[in-house]
Amino acid sequence: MVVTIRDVAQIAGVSISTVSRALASPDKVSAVTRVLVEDTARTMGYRANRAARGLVTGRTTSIGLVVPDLENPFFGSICKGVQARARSAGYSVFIADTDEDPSLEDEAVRNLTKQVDGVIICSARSTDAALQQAAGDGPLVLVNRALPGVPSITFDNGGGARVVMRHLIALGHRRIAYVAGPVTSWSNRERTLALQAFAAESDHVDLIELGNFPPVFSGGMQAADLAVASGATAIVAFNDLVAVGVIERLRQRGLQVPADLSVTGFDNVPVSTLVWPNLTTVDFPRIQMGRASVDALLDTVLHRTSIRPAITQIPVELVVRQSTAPPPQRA
Amino acid sequence: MVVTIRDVAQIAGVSISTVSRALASPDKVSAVTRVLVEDTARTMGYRANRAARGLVTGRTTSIGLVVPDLENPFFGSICKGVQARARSAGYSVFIADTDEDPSLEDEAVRNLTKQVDGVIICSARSTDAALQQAAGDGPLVLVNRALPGVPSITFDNGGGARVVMRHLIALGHRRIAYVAGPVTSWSNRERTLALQAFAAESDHVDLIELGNFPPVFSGGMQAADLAVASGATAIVAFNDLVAVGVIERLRQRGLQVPADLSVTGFDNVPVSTLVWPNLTTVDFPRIQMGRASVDALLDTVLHRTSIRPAITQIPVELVVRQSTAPPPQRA
DNA sequence: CTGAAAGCGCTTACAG
DNA sequence: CTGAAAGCGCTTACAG
Repeated sequence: MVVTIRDVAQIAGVSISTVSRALASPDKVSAVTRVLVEDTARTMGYRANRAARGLVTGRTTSIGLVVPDLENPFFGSICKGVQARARSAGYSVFIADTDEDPSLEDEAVRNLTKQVDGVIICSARSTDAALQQAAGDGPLVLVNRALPGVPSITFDNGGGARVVMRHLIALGHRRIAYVAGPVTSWSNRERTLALQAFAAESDHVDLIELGNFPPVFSGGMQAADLAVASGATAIVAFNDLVAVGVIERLRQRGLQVPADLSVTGFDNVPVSTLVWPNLTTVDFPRIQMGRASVDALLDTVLHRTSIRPAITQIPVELVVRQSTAPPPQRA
Repeated sequence: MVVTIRDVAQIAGVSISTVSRALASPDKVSAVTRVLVEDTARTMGYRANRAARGLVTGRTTSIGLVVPDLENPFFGSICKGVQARARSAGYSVFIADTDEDPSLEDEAVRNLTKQVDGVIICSARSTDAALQQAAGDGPLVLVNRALPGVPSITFDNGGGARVVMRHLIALGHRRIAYVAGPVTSWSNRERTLALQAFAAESDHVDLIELGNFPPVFSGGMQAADLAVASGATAIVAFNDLVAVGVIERLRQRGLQVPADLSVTGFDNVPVSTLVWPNLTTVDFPRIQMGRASVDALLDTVLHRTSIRPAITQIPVELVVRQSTAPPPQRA
C-alpha cells in the first residue's frame, strides 16, 4: 500500500541506489535519470521514510520543543515562530507541554533527546543542574532563560525594566510599586534587579517591592490592594495578565486608571489592547525569539560556524498606551 | 557516545534479542534475565531508538497535529489536550501551524502522513476533497469540522446557538443581530443555520444577519456600527474576540453594554473574563476536545473496537456573565 | 527461555 | 554515471 524506494526503482528500471541519489543528491546522477526518477516518484506518490533515512544518516531532521503551557499566549507565539522557522529549514517539530512541572520537563527532554536532532526548552522551570546535564546529552537551546555554558536566547529584561522606570519617572511618579512574579522565574529576577538598580541611581525615587504573586489575572487582583496601601502612584506589574488583574481590582474599588494610578505590564500579549484602558507595556517579540532559537539550534546541529554569541539577547521596546499618565496633583 | 541495544547486550552478557524482549515484552523472558537487563539498561542510560523500532514494527508511536494558528488561544487549548492525552498513551506529537493557509495545510498533512501513525486536523481550512483524499492515505481525525465518512469531533454548535437565542429572548430581546464569522468556517455555517431555525420557530423574533467578518477584534469593531444601525438590541458575535471588538466600538460611541445593548460571544476563551463587562458566552471545552480527538485517532490506529460513533459531538453550555441584560425600555 | 538470522527502508562508500 | 553490498538500531518469527 505504501510506496517505497524499491517500488520506484522497479518501475523506473534503475537500482534503488540510483533512486536515492536522484532524489537526495540530484547532481550525482545524469540529467536523464534524474528526470525519469523524479517523474516516476511523483506519479507514484513516493515520499521517503524519514525514520529509515535518519537511521543511516544519524539525523532525524526534527527538533523538540518544550514549553510550560501551550494555553498561554506567550508560549503560543514562541511555538509559532519555532514551527515556522523549522519548516522553512526542512525540520519537523515535536512538542511537549510540561504543565509548569519541572519533573515533567526533565522527562520530556529525556524522551525527546533520542528522537530529535536537538531540543529547545522554553522558559525552563527545571534546575540549573538538570539543564546542564541535558545540555551534555545533545544539542540544546534555552529560550527565555540564561545558563552559563548553554546557548540561550533571552529578552533584554533589564532594558525593558529600565525603560519602564524612565517613562514613569518622566511622567512625575516617585513612588513606584513592583508586583513581582514567581520566585522561580528567571525573568522576574532579571527585572527586579534592573528596577532596583534604576531606582537606586535615581534621585527621590522609591521602589516598593510587592509579592511574589502568581503571574496571572488573580495575582494582579491580590496585588492591587497592597499597592494602593503602599501609597504608590504607579504600579509596574510582572506581566500583562497581572496588570489586567490590577486594573480590574482598582476599578472595583472605584479607582481610575490612569487618572488615580498608572499601571504597566510586560510582554505585549494581545489582551493588552483588548482591555480598557489599553495597557502601556513592554513589547517582547516572541515570534522572532522562536525563530532565533531554531537558528541557534541548527547552528549547533549542523556545525555551522556561528557569528552568533552563545547567549543572544533580543532587544525590547516600550509601547505607551492609555494606562499611564502623570500622577494626580496633591490636594 | 550513544548507547545501543548491542552495548547493553554485551555488558549484560546476553543476545540483543534477549535485551529487546526483556525491555519490550518482559513476560517472554525469565525473571532473572529481565532484572539483569533492566538494571544494565538503566545504569547505561539506554533508551531505545524509536525510529529503528518504528521501521520494523511499522508503528512510530507518534501522531501529527495540524492547527491554523498556534497563537490563537482557542487552538492552544486544543493542543494542550491533545499533547496531554498523547503523552499518557505513550505517543509523541508533531505539530504543524498552517497560518490559516489551506495549501500549507494540505502540505503539512502530506508531510506528516509518512512519519506518524495518524493525523489530527484542527479546524481544517482545506476543501472537502483534499480532506477526503488525506483520510484515504492514513488514519485521520477531524476536529471542529464534520465530513461524511471521516471520523470527527465537533462541538454542538447548533445547541450553543439555540441556548444563546433562548437566553436573549427570555431577557426580552426581539431584534437580534448575528455578526457572522468567515464564510469558509464550518462552525459559522452551523451556528448560522441554528440561529435561523430558532428565530423562525419563535414568535416576533427578527434575526439580522451581518457579515461575514474576520473572526477577530477588528471584525467586531467593524460590525458594531452595522449592528447599531440595524436597530438590534442584542448582538450575537461569532466568537469572544469579535464580541470584545463590538463592545469596544460601542464604548467609543458612548453606548453601554449591557444597559443599551446586550452582547454575547462563543468559545469562552480567557479574555472573556478579562474585559469589562465580562462576556456572556458559550463554553467550548477545548482541552476535552483535544483529548477526545486522540482517543478517536488511537481507536483507528490500534484497531480498537470503538463504542464511539464516527462523529462525536461535544455538548456545550451557556455561561451568563455581565454583558447581557433586558433591552432598554422604549421611550 | 534464549540466540542467530532476516529484514524494516533507506544511504553511502566501493567497484566498475 | 550506476549497481551490489553493507549497515543504521531495532523486532520477531524460527530453531533449539
